[in-house]
Amino acid sequence: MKREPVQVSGGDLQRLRQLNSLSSIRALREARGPLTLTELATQTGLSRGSMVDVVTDLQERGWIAEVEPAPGGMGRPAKRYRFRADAGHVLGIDIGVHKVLAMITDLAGQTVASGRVAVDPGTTRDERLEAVDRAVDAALVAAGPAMPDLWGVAAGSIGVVNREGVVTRVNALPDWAGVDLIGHLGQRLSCPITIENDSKLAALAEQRLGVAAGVRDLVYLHAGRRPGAALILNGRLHHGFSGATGEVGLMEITGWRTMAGHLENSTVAEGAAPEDAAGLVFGSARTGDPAALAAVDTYAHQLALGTAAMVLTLDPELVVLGGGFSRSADVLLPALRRALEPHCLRVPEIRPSTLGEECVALGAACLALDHVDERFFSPEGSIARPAAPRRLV
Amino acid sequence: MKREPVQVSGGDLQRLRQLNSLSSIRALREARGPLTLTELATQTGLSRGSMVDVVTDLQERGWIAEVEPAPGGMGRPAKRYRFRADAGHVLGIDIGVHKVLAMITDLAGQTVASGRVAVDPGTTRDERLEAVDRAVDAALVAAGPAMPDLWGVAAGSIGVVNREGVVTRVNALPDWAGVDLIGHLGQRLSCPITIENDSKLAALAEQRLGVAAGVRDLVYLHAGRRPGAALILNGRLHHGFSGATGEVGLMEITGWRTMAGHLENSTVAEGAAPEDAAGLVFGSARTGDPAALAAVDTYAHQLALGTAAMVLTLDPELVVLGGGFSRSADVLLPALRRALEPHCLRVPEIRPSTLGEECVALGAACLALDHVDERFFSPEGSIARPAAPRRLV
DNA sequence: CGATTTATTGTGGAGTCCATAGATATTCAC
DNA sequence: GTGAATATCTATGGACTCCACAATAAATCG
Repeated sequence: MKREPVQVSGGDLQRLRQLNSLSSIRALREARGPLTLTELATQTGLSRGSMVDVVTDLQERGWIAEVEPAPGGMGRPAKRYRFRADAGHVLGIDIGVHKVLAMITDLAGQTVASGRVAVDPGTTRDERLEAVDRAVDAALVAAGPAMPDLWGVAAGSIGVVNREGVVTRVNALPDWAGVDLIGHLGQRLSCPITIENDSKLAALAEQRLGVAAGVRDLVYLHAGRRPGAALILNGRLHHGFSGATGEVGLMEITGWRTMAGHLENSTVAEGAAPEDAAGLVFGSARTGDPAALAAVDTYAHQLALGTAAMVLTLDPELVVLGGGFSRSADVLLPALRRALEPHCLRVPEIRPSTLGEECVALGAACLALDHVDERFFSPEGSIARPAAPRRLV
Repeated sequence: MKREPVQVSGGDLQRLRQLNSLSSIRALREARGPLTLTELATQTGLSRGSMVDVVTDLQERGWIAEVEPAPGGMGRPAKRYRFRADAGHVLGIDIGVHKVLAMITDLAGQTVASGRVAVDPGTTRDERLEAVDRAVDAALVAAGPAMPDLWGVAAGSIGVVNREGVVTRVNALPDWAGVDLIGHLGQRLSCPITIENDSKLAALAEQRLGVAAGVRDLVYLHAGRRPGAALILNGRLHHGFSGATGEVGLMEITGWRTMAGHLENSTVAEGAAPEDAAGLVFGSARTGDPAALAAVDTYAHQLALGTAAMVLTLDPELVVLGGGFSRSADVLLPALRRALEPHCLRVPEIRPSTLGEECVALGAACLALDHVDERFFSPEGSIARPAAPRRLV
């Protein structure tokens, strides 16, 4: 009988020490503030004495730092330690249609530097790749020469991205399919590189840093001119067999491929450029304009069709409303909820996304951090800090 | 930043020994045949010397047994050890509309005894619960008094089952909703009890013992008069927030609630009882009857609508065609594949289920085994065999 | 029968953790 | 101020587990 591998590490005495060190790192990283030795000992289950060994070792290795003791309280004041989020950094890149955004974050996901280059739908593949390079260089320059090496890189691209990091299908950019992003980034960055679809990364960012923090099962709706979706299942990004998840909009009956027309063809938006139409309609709907409200309602009903299919399939705890139209969540979200009700057994909670236009880059950083974690906490992982130099050519 | 907990165990020296013992148990359990000490040592990464300690300990505790050395080969023949699948047993129960089946399996998922009681849709709730008791008793009697205690129990029921094991929604049996199966079984069985939806358990059985062995992402289609679906995602049964996953058939546009009519109203099945109609139609379709083929095609097209929604959402590696109609997979499966093609980016492989009518009970046993595993391999788990006596009242 | 091959058994050493006891630093009460 | 109370820090010995290496044992091959 095949079974799911329940991870069992085991090993050497040194491996045991390593596991205990990792538990301590984890405890300090997850904690709100600094922890004392006694607190650490109770959390990890180790004895105080062993905790001293572990902590001094971690301090020497640069993983944790001592903080001045807490004032007040009885007895001898205890030394306190904190996780050094600045022990390492990762790079998250959003390669979008209109911009390339490179963000360097520390191990806690805090942004320390970023670089940004504007592009547009007409930018060719090579120009776009060059824009990526410029954005990355700008972020590295902004971070300054004092920053330690990068431990990981992840980039988000539109289109379907397979497990090898190749963009296999893309509509919005004609010459983007088949681009070898790992190869391109690998020429300049000598650390592990991951590529993922941009909506998936936005979903991840919301689950880690945003409105869905800690939710284990959620559907991320990218509400925009071309709606899309991404899934977090059992707390993990669901990549799918070939990377093409959340593509329920490809079914004709959902109408997702053409539904933006309901907004753009509304009388409210007459004469406006297609990219401005939606904003106008949402704005008019906000003031109560009947035609605009009707257009929003039609859009919401269409959006609800595909959403209901996913909700009924997955029974998620939460739906996150993201994408460009989530700026108008005050209008769109109630309409979507009403439209979902007749289809669903239980309409899940719906929350508008909060991270704004940096969400894809942030999600990329989160993914890179996940991979750093996996490397560290895997049975083969070492507690030595990786030497993965960034290479500025 | 919230993160997914990467399991880190750590702990004591005895915990280290326990981890190494568990790795050894795992290695022996997963292996095809018995293993020698040297083989075990290389697989677990331990030294030979330590392996001797671990193995003698496990032998004393009854987890593993020595096998006669392999004949032939150079040098001194090595002792060989095997996992004792009979060290413990679990009970899986299928509480169906037409039958109750209780199966006792060993730790490898091999059936050692079973009991079966026929019921029908008209059976009342209390009668059905009594039938469950009789089936369980029969299985325990069949297993004989020599069998060690049960380590876990799982039962499959139709309807939506929430995390507390309560059936919250059910159509086929009018008085079944709200039944407290854990409470009922707990009166007679003093070991951990889990309740789950029957289709989900069938999916699990196929992924562990059947046609989907080892596949990590799959959609299980229950093709019958009332189609349903269950999901295995990332190697684990996807329960959902309220247990209502795979319910895409509730959307009217899929037509899943009424589609059996295409078969039952076919001229081929004129005059037959509704429960026999499908068999007749599939039989005629097999011989090439045009009316029957048309009816099957219509059914397949409807089935494909909901299936495509799930496939596009999840991008699974595999679709398993189960349920009563999977007996006619030779006719239905090609029709389903053809019907899926226009909807999907990539039509996943489709395989007919192989486990037959025992699949739900087997899946229940698999789920019980999973929970046994979780208990053993969790940081708090002990390598001592659990004393969870069955109580025959 | 001896050489070769492979497995088993035994010993010493190193690393890690725990329990315990005594030293230390701070607050609180008088 | 001084001493009691409280909590932490430091140090030591003992127990457990693993590893490396050497000596012994049991089979096959020529």
